[in-house]
Amino acid sequence: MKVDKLNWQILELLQKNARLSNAEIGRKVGLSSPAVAERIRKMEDTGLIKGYTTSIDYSQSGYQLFAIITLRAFMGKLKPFLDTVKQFDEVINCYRITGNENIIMEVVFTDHFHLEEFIDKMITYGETRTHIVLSNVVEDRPIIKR
Amino acid sequence: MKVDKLNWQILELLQKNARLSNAEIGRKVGLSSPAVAERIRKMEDTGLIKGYTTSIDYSQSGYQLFAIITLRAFMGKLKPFLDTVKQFDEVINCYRITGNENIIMEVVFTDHFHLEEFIDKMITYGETRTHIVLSNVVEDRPIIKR
DNA sequence: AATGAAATATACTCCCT
DNA sequence: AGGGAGTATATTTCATT
Repeated sequence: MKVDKLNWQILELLQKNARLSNAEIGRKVGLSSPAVAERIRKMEDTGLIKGYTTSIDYSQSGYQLFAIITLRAFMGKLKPFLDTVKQFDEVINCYRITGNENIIMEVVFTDHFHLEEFIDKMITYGETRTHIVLSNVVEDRPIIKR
Repeated sequence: MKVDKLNWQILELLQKNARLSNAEIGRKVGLSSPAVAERIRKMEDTGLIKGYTTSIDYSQSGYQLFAIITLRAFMGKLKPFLDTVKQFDEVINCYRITGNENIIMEVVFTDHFHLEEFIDKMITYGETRTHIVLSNVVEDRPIIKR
């Protein structure tokens, strides 16, 4: 599956603003809107485009704390963790990783009581390390052609 | 700035699919499309909605490696790093964090040569730790009301 | 794989409540 | 803050190249 130049242009525009109309995209890349629609549909079908999301300001939505939490699972506890992590609403992203820790998560909290509560829940699964996010230096940078 | 129930419904829909039309959102939450448009406009204006992005399958777009890299900056090297990190196309997200490390980054690479090249560039700024992402257990979970 | 045209659907603006 | 009407624009489908 290779991505041609036009699709890269479309992807770049969509990454910067997913709510652009097909017609507007077409104007910028030099295609008619049905052509844009067709190309986007195909990229959705192959899974190259996974979805369209909206980024929300955590603090304005009542989540004052944003943290990166690593987990080093206890013997036999990784599987149970993986099976239940989807149920924790606070976890925005969760990756399995190589290295000393097995898991890294991006998690939102209303306050430090909420954070404490979450860490307590993690104790059954393994050893955690919590990093409070102070600021977002680079945020959702669009992927470009390489 | 408080978010009422209708706006939470709209936000939830938009987080799941940013390309939903206002009319479609209106049907689901019981509002007319101008009312939806107006509410969305206000949430954009206050910054609660930060933007609309498209998630792309990294491997299909030619980036076979996805890594989480932490940086523990050398004395006096954090500032120079923060000033230049925006120029590295590979860095999708970069956070300043508390703890032993100062920085945590999500980075995409075409292959392990590309990764090596990046780590070499980081050496001037500090000590890095690289975690290859094996899988994405939870991905871009929508924020919900708490 | 893209265009142009026709039909349908949506968005936008304005006024009214 | 939301509804409704009218206009402009967008999307979708299809025939054509």
